[in-house]
Order: sequence, then structure tokens, then C-alpha cells
Amino acid sequence: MRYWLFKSEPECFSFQDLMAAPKRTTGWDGVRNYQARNFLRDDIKRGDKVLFYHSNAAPPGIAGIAEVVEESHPDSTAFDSADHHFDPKSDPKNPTWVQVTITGVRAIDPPLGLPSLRAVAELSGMELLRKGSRLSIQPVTDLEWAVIERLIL
DNA sequence: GCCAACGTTGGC
DNA sequence: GCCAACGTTGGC
Repeated sequence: MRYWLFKSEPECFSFQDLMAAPKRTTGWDGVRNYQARNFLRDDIKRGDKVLFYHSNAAPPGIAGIAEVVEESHPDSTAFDSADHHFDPKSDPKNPTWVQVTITGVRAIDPPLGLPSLRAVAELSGMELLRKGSRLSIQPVTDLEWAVIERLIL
């Protein structure tokens, strides 16, 4: 079992939206970055745990814990010309973009804010905290996860 | 709203 | 293959 961090702008889709969704579940679609896609396609497995991060929020931070319930499958929004994430270059017979399905486990309220994360020496290597980091799907190490679990007790 | 950092595109 | 221009991300 591995750990991950997924970013979402709460204005677009918040952790609370996930908890309010049918079966507390959503397809993590709309990812249009190859590095993030490769994690979704190749590495993220059923049962993996996810930190749900709110970007472009005040303050930005980790707002909940989720879990992967379905592994990689085609991202249908890429085939829908009316969808904001439509990609005419993605062939339905050989999809470029994939999604996984996650379910909400529990909220972190108030969220664990960026300043709190930056204050912890053991987290200084986190991809999230790297200057200029934009990757929307990130691996989280066992140690980082353990430290964060301790912070939200 | 600002702007630095980043990924993608396309001309050459 | 190079790289400038562009659009996007995301903290502040």
C-alpha cells in the first residue's frame, strides 16, 4: 500500500464535496499532466491512501483523507467535446488520459495548513513544499504520512 | 491582482 | 533538437 497527495481547488471540488457525493466517491478525472497521469495509470492501487489537498485556498492545506477504491480506467471527460477537459487528441480506442476512483474517509477540520507543514523539519523534503511544485498527483513517503498522521491526531 | 515557476507548443 | 512564446498553476 502506498500513499499519495491529490490537489484540488476547493472552489472547483472540495473535500466536503467529496463527502457529500454519492457513496462519498468520485472519479479523479481531468488530470492533464503526463507525470501525474503516469502515477494514476501505473502506480496507484486500490487501497492506497490519499491526502486531499486544497490549493488556491486560504490557507492552502490538507483538508481530508481519502482512499483509492478503483484503479486506473479511461477518463471519459477527454472524449466529451462539451467538457472543459476535452482532449480531441485522445483516442477512445487508446485513451491518453485515465482516472482512478476515490472515496472520502475523514475530514481534517480545520485543514492542516501549508505554514504548519513547512514548520515540520521531517517534511522538508515533501514534493508539495518544493518551490514551484505544481504536480497535482504526488507520492508521499511512509515517513511523511506517519508525521502527518501525528499532526492531525 | 501579481508574478515566479512550470509544462506545452510550434517554428526553425 | 533547440528554444522562445504562451497558457497555467498556485502562493501570497
